[in-house]
Amino acid sequence: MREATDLHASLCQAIADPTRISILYALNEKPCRVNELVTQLQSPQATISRHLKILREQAIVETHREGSFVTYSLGYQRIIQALDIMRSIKLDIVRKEHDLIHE
Amino acid sequence: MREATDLHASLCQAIADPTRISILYALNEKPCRVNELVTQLQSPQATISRHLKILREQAIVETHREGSFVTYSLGYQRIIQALDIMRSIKLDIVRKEHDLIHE
DNA sequence: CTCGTATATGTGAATAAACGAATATGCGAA
DNA sequence: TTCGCATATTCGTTTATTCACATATACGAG
Repeated sequence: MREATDLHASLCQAIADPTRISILYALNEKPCRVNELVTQLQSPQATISRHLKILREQAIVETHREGSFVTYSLGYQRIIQALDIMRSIKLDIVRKEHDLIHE
Repeated sequence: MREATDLHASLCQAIADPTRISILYALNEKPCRVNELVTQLQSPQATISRHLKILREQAIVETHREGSFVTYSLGYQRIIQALDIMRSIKLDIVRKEHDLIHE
């Protein structure tokens, strides 16, 4: 099952970046144009576009063109569930470390 | 929230590798010694140890020493839930691509 | 202590990811 | 067509990641 696991990992890899995580959470609030993401995340437009491309290639996000605007939206809402689980785990870990230090 | 997102991403990064995904699923079946993982995943011992170190640093796995043996186990079972969600998403994506080609 | 097994790590090479800056494309308006 | 805005891509560089190989450490047996 090496092959399936590689595919699995490629999806995980695609969400393993702080900018892309922020994009996904923003899109979870509502579909956004590239511009909105740029101002919301305060990153250069080229950076946002590059990260969007990676998400597009993994088919995690969908695009919809209207004139010169491109609106991005989540292709699979449950990617947010996965991210939320990870975030809660990380929170537990950080809390545990904190408790150990202040015990 | 840049900082929190970075932590979030570091956890995602830790599971974004095929070998580490295989290790996590193996540990989900039962706690394993390094040796068992080596034979089960058919990777060099140094490789396995390296990946275990990454998982350890992120506190995703726990270790228990008995003599010269070290048994690894999952620190947070719900990491598997997150992985399962991603796997199901990837499956959907692959199926959709397949359907498009053979339509 | 010495030996053998189990596990961990250092090092260097190969590969991949990320970024900034510049440039290119796509599209509507005039 | 030309201009200007929205978005995408290329290039060169820097930084991370991964691996194989060798070596190091930790521990129990004897």
